[in-house]
Amino acid sequence: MVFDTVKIRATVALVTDRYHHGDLRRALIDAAVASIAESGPSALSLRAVAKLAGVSHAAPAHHFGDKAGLLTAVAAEGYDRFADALERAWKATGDFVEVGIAYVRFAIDNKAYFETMFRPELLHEDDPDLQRAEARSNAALVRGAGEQRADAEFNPEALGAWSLVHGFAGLLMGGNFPPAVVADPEGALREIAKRVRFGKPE
Amino acid sequence: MVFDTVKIRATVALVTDRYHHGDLRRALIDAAVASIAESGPSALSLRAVAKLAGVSHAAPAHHFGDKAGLLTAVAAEGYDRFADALERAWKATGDFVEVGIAYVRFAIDNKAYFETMFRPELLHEDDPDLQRAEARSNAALVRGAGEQRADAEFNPEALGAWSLVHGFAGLLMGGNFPPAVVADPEGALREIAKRVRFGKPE
DNA sequence: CCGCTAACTTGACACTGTCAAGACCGGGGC
DNA sequence: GCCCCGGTCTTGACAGTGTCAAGTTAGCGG
Repeated sequence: MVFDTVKIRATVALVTDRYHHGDLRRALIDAAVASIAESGPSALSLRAVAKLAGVSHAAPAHHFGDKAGLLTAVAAEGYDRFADALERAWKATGDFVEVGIAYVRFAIDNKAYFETMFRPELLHEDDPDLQRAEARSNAALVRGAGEQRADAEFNPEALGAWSLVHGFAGLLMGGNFPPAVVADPEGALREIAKRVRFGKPE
Repeated sequence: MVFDTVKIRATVALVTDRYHHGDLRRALIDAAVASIAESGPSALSLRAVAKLAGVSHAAPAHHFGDKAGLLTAVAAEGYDRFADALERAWKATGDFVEVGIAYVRFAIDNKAYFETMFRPELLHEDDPDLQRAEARSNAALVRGAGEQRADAEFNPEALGAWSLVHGFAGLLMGGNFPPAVVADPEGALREIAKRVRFGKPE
């Protein structure tokens, strides 16, 4: 265990008098994220998470119902942070490429969240919190991608840009790219952006 | 269990006199693929695979060493079939877009293989068979993507095209696309391809 | 026909998620 | 100020998992 158990338990201690054991929900999510960062979402163990947070082995299941429930909570929080990051990039620069950069930057900096978000078979996809957060990040994405009306059923340019950026992030994190790209992903993506043009067929 | 147990056991029966129980390795991989197609690679159970193939619970581990070993065998076979599909598309049409279409078509038609291939945390990445098959599919990909020299360390156009097509496949299978795209993914991708141009910055 | 070496089985172990039942404790009504 | 109620968490149990060591079986070369 390389986790910072002390730190995670500290977040509990901070609010320890709110009820029985403080904001356990928060502590469990933090522990889960730490664990996912180490060995991926599919290897997550509820009992390990419980030990990390210093509670009994069944506490996580009680709070989230399920292992999938805990992962769903992580994913929902991930989508929220993701939406924040995209909106921030769009507001700061107004540049569509910068939103793409923010996309892969988020994937790199928040590996645990990102890996959990795009693994539907591990989640409760019907969870309202998850759906709300997902919708928020989708909205932020199309706003940044197209500045066209967001209600477009099928916008090829936006879908293409989204695919490109999402695929880039996925391949990068999967270790499928050459070392030069891994060393400076942001630079590589800018290079690609310079070489790609979207628009009506000639 | 919705699997076609009879059929899978039949593949065993076909070669049943080769040694103890026929080509068990083959039967186990088939069973694994069937199981993965149902519930994803992370939910794979060695014992379920064994039951499907009609052997004892420890037989899979004996053949593949590990759960990761079995998944690695599946991934390696997947990469080989993938390389075949890409090469076939390239030879048949010589069209770079058609290779992209073949890419996502493979993802759709061979969901189980595709999902396993791009989950490094579940595999033995140092396996020589896996690496060979992976290299083969990479070669097929750059040959189709750029027709430039394949030794290029970092080819922005090819990387961009790869990212786009890979991201499209991933988002499609993750259920992140609108219904119109899900209904006709091939058409959607062609639409995108018409709107995207790669080349030197103007 | 005999033994040797592989392929496979058996049995055990520690670990997992999930569930029912109980223990604990803080806050609201008397 | 006391008590009881309800939610928070724990305890104990269960079936299922991957993995390993030891045993059994069967085919092949002598």
